Amino acid sequence: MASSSNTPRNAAQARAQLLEAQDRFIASWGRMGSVWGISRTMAEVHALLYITGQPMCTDEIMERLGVSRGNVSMSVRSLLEWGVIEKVRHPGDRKEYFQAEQDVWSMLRAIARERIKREVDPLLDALDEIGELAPRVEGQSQEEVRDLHKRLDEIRDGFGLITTLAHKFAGPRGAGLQTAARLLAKAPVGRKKSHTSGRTKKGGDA
Amino acid sequence: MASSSNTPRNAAQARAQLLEAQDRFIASWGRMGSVWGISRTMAEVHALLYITGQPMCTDEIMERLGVSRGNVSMSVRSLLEWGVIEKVRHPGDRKEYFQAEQDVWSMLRAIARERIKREVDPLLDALDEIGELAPRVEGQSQEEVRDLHKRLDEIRDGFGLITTLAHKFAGPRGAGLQTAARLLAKAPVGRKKSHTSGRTKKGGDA
DNA sequence: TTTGATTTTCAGATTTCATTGAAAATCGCT
DNA sequence: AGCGATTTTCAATGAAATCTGAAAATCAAA
Repeated sequence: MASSSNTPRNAAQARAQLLEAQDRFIASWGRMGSVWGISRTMAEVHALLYITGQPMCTDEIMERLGVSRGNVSMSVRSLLEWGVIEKVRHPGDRKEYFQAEQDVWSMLRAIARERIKREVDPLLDALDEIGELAPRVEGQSQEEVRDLHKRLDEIRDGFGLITTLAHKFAGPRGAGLQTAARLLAKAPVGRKKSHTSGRTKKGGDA
Repeated sequence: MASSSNTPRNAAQARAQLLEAQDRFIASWGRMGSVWGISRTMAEVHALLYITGQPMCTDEIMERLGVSRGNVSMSVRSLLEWGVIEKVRHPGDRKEYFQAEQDVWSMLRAIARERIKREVDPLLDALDEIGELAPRVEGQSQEEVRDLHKRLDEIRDGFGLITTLAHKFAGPRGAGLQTAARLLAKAPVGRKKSHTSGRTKKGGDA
């Protein structure tokens, strides 16, 4: 598909390639967003701010992404609540500018944190309530009720463990996914399969 | 909210409570499903089969959940692909029955596996493509291009690490989330915060 | 305080995704 | 092989989420 020249002849071409690459990233991140139950625009705004690294105002975002003012306003608010972007002000300029958190791990942590809050915590609460609904009976051959509780408990334990870990490592003050990942990466396990398709340099220094 | 009698007087009441509790579980799991980008019905079918533990045929599922035949058919197929339910046949009965995987960890592993396949892998592929789009230039003050690559690499490394771990621990032949969880639970980290709302027993024996 | 630029809100339009239901295909039993 | 029960498919429908745009609210500067 990408047939034409890949090496820029001049500054203008290089710039066009840069924008094109940014747009592709924005689109991918946006697609991810929808899979995650995050609105596409919200993910795109985040992608734009992250990949450019520059503070941008509402109008710039609107123009670059081609979305409405209201949409940008709501997306930006959510991102602020998630703690993955922040407001910056320019002296002598009324506009608000927004800039993305630049540390990837901190960003990933914020994402994980939000998802757990929205997905897992409510389930655990519901499981607790449900358990109280059908009291464990004493005598009787109520095998079914026993099974129900066994299964509820197992799920609760499973998700409970995951949640505890998540709070520990992905919480706002947690040790960081990075730490967790390092710990696990060293753990002795049978198989091992690299995913990179070859070209990946050497990682960062973060 | 749950004001009325909580201790069943007779078998019929006990049964009603059981069904009610099951329905609540099904509803919760279904809600989780939609947050995850899984169709509500698919999650509900799974919940029903898991919580009852019994093999059920299409008509029973339709009736219990109040959904169409086509919907059940499609949901069941996806669940089979995910590997979280299986077909069982009764001798002398043409119908197909379905039964849920009963091990929670194996179930959670399957879920994690599917999500990574659908969410993370495509992103990594896209990142690779995008990187090739804007070639790193040598001379020039192309700071922006350098930044772009730095950010792309960081994201790729982050998700790459997560993916590697996931394959290692959540893959079909992986060591299991359980193992990962145990490893992490022991890891020394500052804070610690219990999530359970009190009544949780002592964990299982799994 | 006034002013005009900037942001927020939200009812309605739009888009996206899940579900239905009936026709077509499949499949096990005799 | 033939038959009826069972499952699968998919166009049409319905429901839900998302987005727009303009009016209302906010806010910094003069």
